[in-house]
Amino acid sequence: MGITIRDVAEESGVSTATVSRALRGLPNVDKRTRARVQRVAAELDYVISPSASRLASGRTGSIAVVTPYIARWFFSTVLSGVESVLHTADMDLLLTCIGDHSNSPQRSLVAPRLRRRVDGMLIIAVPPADPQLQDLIALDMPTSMIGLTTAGGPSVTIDDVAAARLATQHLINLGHTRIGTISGSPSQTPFTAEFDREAGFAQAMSEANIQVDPMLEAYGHFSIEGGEAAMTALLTQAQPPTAVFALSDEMAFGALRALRAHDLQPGKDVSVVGVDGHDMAEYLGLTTVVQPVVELGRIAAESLLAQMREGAAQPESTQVATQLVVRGSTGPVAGHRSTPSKDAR
Amino acid sequence: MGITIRDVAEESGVSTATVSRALRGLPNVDKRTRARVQRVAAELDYVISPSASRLASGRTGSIAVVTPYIARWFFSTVLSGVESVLHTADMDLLLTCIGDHSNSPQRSLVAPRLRRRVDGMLIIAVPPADPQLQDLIALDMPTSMIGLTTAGGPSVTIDDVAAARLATQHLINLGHTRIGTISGSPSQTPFTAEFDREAGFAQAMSEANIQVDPMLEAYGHFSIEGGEAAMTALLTQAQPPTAVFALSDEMAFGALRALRAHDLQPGKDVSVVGVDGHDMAEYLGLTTVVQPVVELGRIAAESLLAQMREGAAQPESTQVATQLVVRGSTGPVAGHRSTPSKDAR
DNA sequence: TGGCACCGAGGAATCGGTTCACGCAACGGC
DNA sequence: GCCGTTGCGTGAACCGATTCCTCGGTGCCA
Repeated sequence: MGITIRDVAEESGVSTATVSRALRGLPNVDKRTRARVQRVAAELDYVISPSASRLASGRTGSIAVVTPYIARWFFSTVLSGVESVLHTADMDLLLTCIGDHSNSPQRSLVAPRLRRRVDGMLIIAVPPADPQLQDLIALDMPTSMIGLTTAGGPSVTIDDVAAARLATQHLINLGHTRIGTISGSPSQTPFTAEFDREAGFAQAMSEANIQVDPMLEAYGHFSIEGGEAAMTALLTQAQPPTAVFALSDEMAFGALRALRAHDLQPGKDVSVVGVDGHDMAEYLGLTTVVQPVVELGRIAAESLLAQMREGAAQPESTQVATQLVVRGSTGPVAGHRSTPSKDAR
Repeated sequence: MGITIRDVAEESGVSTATVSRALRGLPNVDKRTRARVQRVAAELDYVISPSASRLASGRTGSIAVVTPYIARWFFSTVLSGVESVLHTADMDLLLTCIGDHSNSPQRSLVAPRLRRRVDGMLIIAVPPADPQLQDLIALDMPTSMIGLTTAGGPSVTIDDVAAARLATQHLINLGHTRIGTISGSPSQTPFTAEFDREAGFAQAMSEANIQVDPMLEAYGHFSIEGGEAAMTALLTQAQPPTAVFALSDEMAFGALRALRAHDLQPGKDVSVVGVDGHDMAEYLGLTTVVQPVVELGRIAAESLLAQMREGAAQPESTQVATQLVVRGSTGPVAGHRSTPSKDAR
């Protein structure tokens, strides 16, 4: 049924070795021979058998993308960047969701599934404490991580500390001093970003000599509903904050809704700033620190490919610049005259 | 370096043929032999070589998912449903974005890339007019489509006609008669859903003996911005509509923003209903016809697997039920007393 | 007791490329 | 005119499973 390399070889009067080289652009093939082989291959509508090629060469030509979520904004957006690079590089992209292995134990572990199956891995923001992460790293293959810093591979991230400082300083510049935070969760396995964003907030506050009030710390579990609940909790304090730094845009969305529910106006009564650059942030008028998410995926994919090409080239981690985008959700504290923004990269 | 089936065979004192059968659960292996082989394989940390297995068996154990977008809500949500099924079925999921082949011509066409590489295809809502779609179907392999009906394969969709009727009837039940629409685009390659939703709207209107006013038809290109522009256009009419049916939630979001910009209250001054059940619809209080998107992906994947198993089993198309979820964005027309909803499936 | 079906198992061909080692010719330099 | 390169190309040995065919042994039935 299928046309094989032998058919092409016969038809063009050369050996299969030559066909192989000719079709893959390897040297030691005469120009005319190559052209002839290519023509014959096209005529015969020949398509190489990946399985055979992989078996013989030992390379699979595919990359696994491992991610804890597929449908969430950050992850699917990274994925689209990754796909565009791998597609043009003619690499197969194997998508694997690491899922919540606790609530469906029959779901096979990902690490064994990947062995001998891919040439490299792209890992998207798996919590560093996830036990499966260690298994993946133990696979010891070219790897590049996105939004996750850990030993065991280079990573592409934003400078989360800087991003959080940027957001916090923006609030401080607007005159706010009672600044609340909505972070993930005190107990659950945190993302790397969570640590760093908290640290960045603390830094900015301490640089401005503002005492952090532990009462103004709430937890939103990185979801909209969580953010809403957290903001509600903050608003019912004896002395509510005049501004809130949400560690993610989604939690900030929830915060905005809580404000609306309390008949408070974002940017006027209470300021809210997020981090992420979520698609809907513009729509909702949320001030946020935008990270170039598609770019993150692109860069990580490129870096992985480079790593695989050059082999020994020691993988380097990259940090990508972020940008504060000011919208309506933040404004000067009551009775404050806004100073020219000193927000810097 | 790699442990092969031969090592396992030797170590357990049987032939490779038996190892192969034992490990794959095929019959004609003694219980004790099987157990021994399994133990040895585990001890040796043996992992089968997919390339070799594929070459020998002719099966690839992988499924391609072809989609025009990755990061958009509908597509990534379907994808997550697909992944969960394929993962548990131990199938590799090859993700391919069909992209906009017009603006990056060096991006290779997808159909040739898929030949001999996968056992089946899942196609997500590619516009039926896309030239690449024909090439894919011509591959003539087990296929299942989502949100797209066309000759060449079974599909899993919602009943878009019914969904649109549901939405429209809801508005009619609330007493609206000047009902506008925001649809995709008059010229661009439309999704199947677009046709059907327009048809459903027309049906519901004609059943209620309401004349459709062509002036109340606007185009939102299935984006938020487009929806906003479309609603703005509708509002500046001499006789603006009292209610609007947006063919997608994202366009409805835009419509809501346009209302806010005109100081009109959704559900009071103008009602807006969408179709999709987008994640953010609840957050924004949008009345919409919810389709079970994850389920769509799940069902299509299951159906594809069944199709591949049973071989000759003629593939059947499936339609999944939708549900009207009423929220704040719709309300009775001024001076109307709402009748008990007759909204049915 | 002979014949037959069936079970467990092995030998070996096969899948379709890749690549190593080597052959042959032409060519340039001394 | 000889030798070392360099460029093209071939033959054949892999890569690591799967699977068809074969075969001995056992249990069952006539």
